[in-house]
Formats: sequence, C-alpha cells, structure tokens
Amino acid sequence: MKTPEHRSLKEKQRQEREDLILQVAQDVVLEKGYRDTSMDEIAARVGIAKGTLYLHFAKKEDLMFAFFEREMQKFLQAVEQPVSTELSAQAKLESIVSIMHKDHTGKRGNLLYILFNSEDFKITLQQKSLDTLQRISAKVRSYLEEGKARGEFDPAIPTSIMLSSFFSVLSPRAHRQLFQLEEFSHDEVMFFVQKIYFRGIAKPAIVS
Amino acid sequence: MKTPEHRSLKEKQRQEREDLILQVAQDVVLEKGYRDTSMDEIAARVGIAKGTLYLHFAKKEDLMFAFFEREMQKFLQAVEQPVSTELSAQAKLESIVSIMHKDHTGKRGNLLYILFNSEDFKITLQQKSLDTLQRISAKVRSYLEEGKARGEFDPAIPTSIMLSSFFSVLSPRAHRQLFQLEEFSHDEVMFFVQKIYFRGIAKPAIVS
Amino acid sequence: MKTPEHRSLKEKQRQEREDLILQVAQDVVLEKGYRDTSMDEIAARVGIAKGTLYLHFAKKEDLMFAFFEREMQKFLQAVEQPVSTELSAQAKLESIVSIMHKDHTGKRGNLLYILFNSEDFKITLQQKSLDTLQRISAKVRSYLEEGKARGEFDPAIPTSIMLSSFFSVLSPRAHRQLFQLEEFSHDEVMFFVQKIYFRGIAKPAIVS
Amino acid sequence: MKTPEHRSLKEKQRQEREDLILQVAQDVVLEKGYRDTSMDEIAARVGIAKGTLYLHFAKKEDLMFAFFEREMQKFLQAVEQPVSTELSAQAKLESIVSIMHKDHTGKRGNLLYILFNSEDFKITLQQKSLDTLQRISAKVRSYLEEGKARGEFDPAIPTSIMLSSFFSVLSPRAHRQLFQLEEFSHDEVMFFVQKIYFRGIAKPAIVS
DNA sequence: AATGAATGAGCGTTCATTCAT
DNA sequence: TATGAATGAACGCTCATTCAT
Repeated sequence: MKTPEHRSLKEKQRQEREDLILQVAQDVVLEKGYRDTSMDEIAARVGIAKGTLYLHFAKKEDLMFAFFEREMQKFLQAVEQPVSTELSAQAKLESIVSIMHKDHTGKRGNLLYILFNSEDFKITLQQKSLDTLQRISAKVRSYLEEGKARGEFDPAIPTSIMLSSFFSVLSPRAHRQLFQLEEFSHDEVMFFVQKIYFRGIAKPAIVS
Repeated sequence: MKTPEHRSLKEKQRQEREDLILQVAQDVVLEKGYRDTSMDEIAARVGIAKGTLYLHFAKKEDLMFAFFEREMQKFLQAVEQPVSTELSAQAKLESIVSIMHKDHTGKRGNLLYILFNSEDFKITLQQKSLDTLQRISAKVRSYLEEGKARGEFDPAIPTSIMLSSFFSVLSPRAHRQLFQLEEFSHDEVMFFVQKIYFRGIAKPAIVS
Repeated sequence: MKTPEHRSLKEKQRQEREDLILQVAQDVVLEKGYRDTSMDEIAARVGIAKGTLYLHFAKKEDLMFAFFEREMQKFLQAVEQPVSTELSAQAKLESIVSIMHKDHTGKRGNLLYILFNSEDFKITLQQKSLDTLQRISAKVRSYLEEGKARGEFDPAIPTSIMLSSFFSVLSPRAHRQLFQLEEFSHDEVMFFVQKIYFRGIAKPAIVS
Repeated sequence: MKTPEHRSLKEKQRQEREDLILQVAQDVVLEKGYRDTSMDEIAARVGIAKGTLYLHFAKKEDLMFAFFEREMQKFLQAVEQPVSTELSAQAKLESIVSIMHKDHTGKRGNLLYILFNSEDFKITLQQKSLDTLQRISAKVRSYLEEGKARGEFDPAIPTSIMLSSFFSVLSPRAHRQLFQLEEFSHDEVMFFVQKIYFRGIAKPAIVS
C-alpha cells in the first residue's frame, strides 16, 4: 500500500542519493577536471552501479549541468535578495562579493570555474539557457550604473569594462593561490582586493 | 662518415622540426582545445608520421609542456629585458601588460590560459618546475615593490595581493568576452582596465 | 478466504492482462521493430511496472514468442475452418491468401514477418516447436495436392516447390513496396499476383 | 626505402585483411544477425584488435555496407553484361536468375537478405544511394517490357507487379528451406520455380 | 631515424533482468 | 502480488602509445 509517507520517504532517499552523487561528482571534477571525470569513477565512489547514475541524470553533461545550475541559482537568489536602497552602490556590490566568497574552501568557486571553462561543457552551457548568468550580470551592472549616477563611480569608465573587471578580480578563483599560501586570511585578501577594485572604479576627486 | 658537421646538421634539422611541431601543436590547441587535439592531427598537419612525434616527445603531455614552457620562456625573456630605470614603476608594469597582450588575436594568452587550466595538464604543470612562472612573478613583484618605495603605489596593500590582482585583471583572457562583443577595441579595453588597476593600487592622496 | 471463484477471477484478470501485454507488444514491435522494442516501453504503455511483465513472461523472447504463437494460432484456426468441399482447390487457396491479407494495413503480416526474420528471435523460433507453422503448411499442401488430383494444377511440378512459391510470392510482405507506392490498390496487386501464381502452377492445356 | 613493390605489398596485405574481415563479418552476421554481431566478436574471430577494425571501416554500418555494396556491384555488373539481342526476353531474365543463384551455398543471398531487412541497416541503405539497386531493377524491368512488346509476356499484368514477383519468388532466399531439405537439387528447384513464374506471366493463348 | 599499422584500455550509454520492499 | 530502483554486462567507438619494418 502506498501512502504519502512512503512516497515522500522514497523521494527523500532519492534526493539524498542525488545530492550524494553531485557531491561526489564535485570532488572528482575538482581532482581531475571535467573530461577526466568518468561516470565509472563517480559510480564507484558513490558505491552504486553505473546504470544507477543514469536513473538520476540522463547524460554526463546533465549531471554536471545540474550541479552548475543549482549553484548559480543559489547565487542568483542571494544576489536578487532585496537590499536596502539606502546602501551605497559599493555596499551593494560588496554584499555580492561576500556571497561569492561564502564558501570558504573555495570548492564551489573552483568547480564552477572548471565547468565554466571546460571545453565540452561550454556547449551545454550555450545550449541551455544562459539566463541565470545573465540575470546575475544584470544585477551587478545595475549597481554599477547606480553608482555612476550617484557619483560614486567614474562615469568615464564603460560599465561593461567595470563588470568584466569585477568578475575577474573579485572571483574566488582569482586569488586561490593566496588563499592556499595562508599568508593572509581569506577576509584580509578580500578586503584588499575590494579596496583595489573600488578605488579603481571610483569617481576621481576633482583636481582644480 | 660521421663528422661533427653532420651531427650538428642533423641536430639542427631535428631542432627545426621540433619547433615546427610545437608551432603546429599551438595552432591545433587554439582551434580545438587540449583534449580535442589529437596526436594524429598534429602529425598530419606537420607532415610527419605519428611515430616520429614520439621520437621528439615521449608523451602528449610532454609536447604540450614543451610548448607551454617555450611560450613562458619567451614571455620571461621579454619581461626580463632591461628597461630604463628612469621609467616609473607603473610604466614598467604597463610594458609587461603590453607584452602579455602583444599578440592582438590573443593567441598566446589564450593558449597559455587553455594549458594552464587544462584538466590533465594541470598535473604535469604541478610536477614540473614552476620556475619560469615564478621568475615572471618575481619581476612583477619587484616592480610593485619599487612602486611602493617610490611612493607610486599604496604601501598599505600587501604586494602579494597586488600581484594576484595584476594577473587576474590584466590577463588577456579575463576580458575575452568584451573582445568578442567588439563593443570596444582591444586597446580601449586595456586602457580602461589598466586605469582601474593602477588607480586601485595607487598611493592615496593625503587627506588633511 | 480463497474460493475457486476467487482463483478463477484472478486467473481471468491475469489472462486479460496477458492479452493486453501481447496487444501492446504487437503495436510497439510494429512501430519500432524487434530490437528497438524495450521492455520498459511495453510496461509503460500497458501501464504496469516492468517487474510485472516478468511475472507473465520470463524473458523478452518468451513474450515475443507468445505473441508470435498467438498470431499463428489465429491464422491456423482461420485456415483450418471447414470449407465447402465443392470449391475448387484454387478457390480454397485464394481464401487462405485472403486470410493472410485480411488486415489491410498489413499489420499482422508485417508483424509475423518482422518476428520471423528477426535476428535473435530466429533462435527461439527454432528451439520452440514449429508445429503451428507446419500445420498451416500442411493445409496449403493438402489443397495443392487436391488441385493436382482434380486436374487443376500441374502434377509435373513438385508440391513442395509449389508450396514454397506460394508463401514467397503471396505473402503480404513480398510486395510491400508496391503497396507503399500506391500506384496500385492492395486488391489490384493481389489480384495480379494470384493470377501469376495460379497460372504458373496450372495444368497446361494439352497441346496436340 | 619505399619502392612501389613495398607499397603494393602492403596494399595487397591490407586488401587481404579487409577481405578476411568481410568474410568473418559475413559468417557472424549469418549466425547471429546484424544487431547481434558485435565489433568485438568480429575482431576476435579475425584475430585482430578491435581498433584495427576501425582502420578499415569507420563504422559498423560501413563494414556491413561495404559487403552489401560489393555484392550488389558484382550482381549489377553481371546483369548489365551485354546479351545477344536475339535471345528471348525470358532467356535474358533466366540468365539474371542464374546470376542470382550462382552462390550455391546461398550464403550470399542470405546475407544480403538479412542486411536488406535489418532494422538498422535500412537507414544506411536509404542514406547511401540506392542507385545500384535501382539499376538492377531497371534492367529486369526493361526485359519484362521487352517481353511484353514481343508478345512473350501478358501485357495485362502491370510490369511493376511482375517485377515485384520476380524478386520475391526467384530470390535464393525464398526457397532456402527446400535447398536445406535436399529433397531436390538446387537446379531442380530453380527449374520448377522459373517454370511457375514464366508460365504465370506468359501471354495467354488466344481462346476463340 | 622514420614509419604508420596495430593495439587495447577506456569512454559514455543502454537495457534485459533481478530483487528488496 | 506488484513494484520500480538497481544492476552490470555489453555495445560502438576513440586515441595515446607501441613496435616491427
């Protein structure tokens, strides 16, 4: 007899397993990269048969994409969280940076980076909607524009270039070597990097 | 009869072929990425047999590494070129940036990026000496220190963090999307990015 | 409480489901062929779990064989239907041809053909009794003999060869290309094919 | 040093191996059918590595198609051999039948039949040109038309239907059971089958 | 030294069959 | 009894590497 309890138990177990698969996949991808991560190895590490993997994800790419999308969605949600309009544009952007760096081990950032740059995965990424990524970009862009309008940021610098620089210099991946060296704490690094970035885009004082 | 001349002639030919192989490998990797570059294709494009490739490089990774190393050496030589000591630290760093971007198509930058991030190659790279990369870093670091000493750059920001930011925000790859969109020219982009970076690390004017 | 009624009710339901499975299997095999018919799809279309399929048929081949056998039985029954003895042998054979072609879409004929020629199924077919097929053959053979005895058919042609020719030229599958082209109607095609066949085996007029 | 002799020796060996592969493939397909013939098994039986198979044929289908096309080409050539115009249409068609039955074991006929009817292979066949098949058909059709014009065959029967019947009743496959039973010799069977067919399509004597 | 045919481990994916529930 | 999640052997195909010539 099927009761809702049964169903939800099954569903819960299924979800747990799916999470485990994604977790293991993440580990392997971090170790070996996208191409060298085989479905065999993921299955073996999870402790299930290869076929079982395919009950959860129809293709290798789907597995990887599931992870990627899940993370990006979390990011998007955090980014689109309503923020007090009284905050400065810089403060709003800093809150986004802090979301990006929430994961202290940097695992997530590394993983997204690997997937984002993987030769094969790029195709999947293009096929599937880039919507989430674009919405994230759009939010950052809107804060940059707002900062310009408010006189915080230099209107002479194109917003696109500010945006591109934002993601390149403030992403967790960019400074992973520093984090590993442990010369500085994660927070210290980010404090200085943000200092550099926000000074860099700041509206220059008027020199008479 | 084997004479030294013979030997060196042979040796010269061998060297030339090796260069050709590396050149071709570069082209193919740029077109297809690391994993989709097959030894077959390299051999075919060079016009030699696949076996001959293996007389020069025992493994695919070795070939790629040789190539990577060669590019880094070129870069290092350019970077270590003596520069007029009268130049500002910023000017010296800008000349390094211009070396990084010398190649307008971004070929070299892309290539190094692909290899540097390539999944299997990472391991090779870690095993082999990172000496060349470190010497390049050291040079940039020395200019940064010099800038601090001269009062150009903010001594409050750790040099390591300046260095890490330098490579993340000023590398050709970082802004490849902008280059592709062709909203801005390559030079425009680099002009603004450098503006951001150097303002970002500049010694702040004393506020009384 | 298990009563005979219960048993037979259950048994009846079981039988109904088995028929449904066979019916569905037929549809899928016709659409996709033997090998591309998966147990998954059959179960899904029937609306039962895959495991349940295996309570009825231990192997895929068994299911297919059951189905094959059922069709052949239907055919045999039709063929063995008593016929007026006054009919000519040719008329009797023509009624068998019309049974073979009864189904205008050629469904049954196609199906038997697919199974009969299907690669893996061949083996099963050989292992299981070919009894039904032989009884059908025997009936046709008896009509051919009868026709010879009556002076309708040429006694100089061995009956085996007439039989073999009967099934090869009069089977629905043989002329499927013609049916598809729709240059001729199904009935037209069969009219002419039978004309060819029966003229071919007819007792020749005595040439003085 | 490469001499023409070397090349041609290599080429000869290659050709021999290719023939061997096709031979083995034929055996396996005859035993197991198209789908159940695995590249692994072919390689194992030939005594080469699986990869080597792919040096000769890029896809499983290509291997099968190579065989199919080769046989059909042979057939076409024989069929298009110039024939004395003085021969009757029937004699011309009989010579085609004798070509079809040249292979006494019937192996070739069976193989072509299996391929021609294989669910997967059909696609390949449709993609590749059906030119050869059509040219063979065209030849037979032209002889049938000729026979009608000459008063040999019945003009009341559509040529398409004669053609379809020709291939269904006169193909080696149609009577394979008879050949196996060895009740009659191959030639006897064909003698009678042709008798049936040609009588069947003959122009009827005028009945006054 | 140079060749390129041959190798075979490895890949992603499928699906008939099993079995704990 | 009925389920459907889990299995794992098998498939077609690729390609870095080897080795007889």
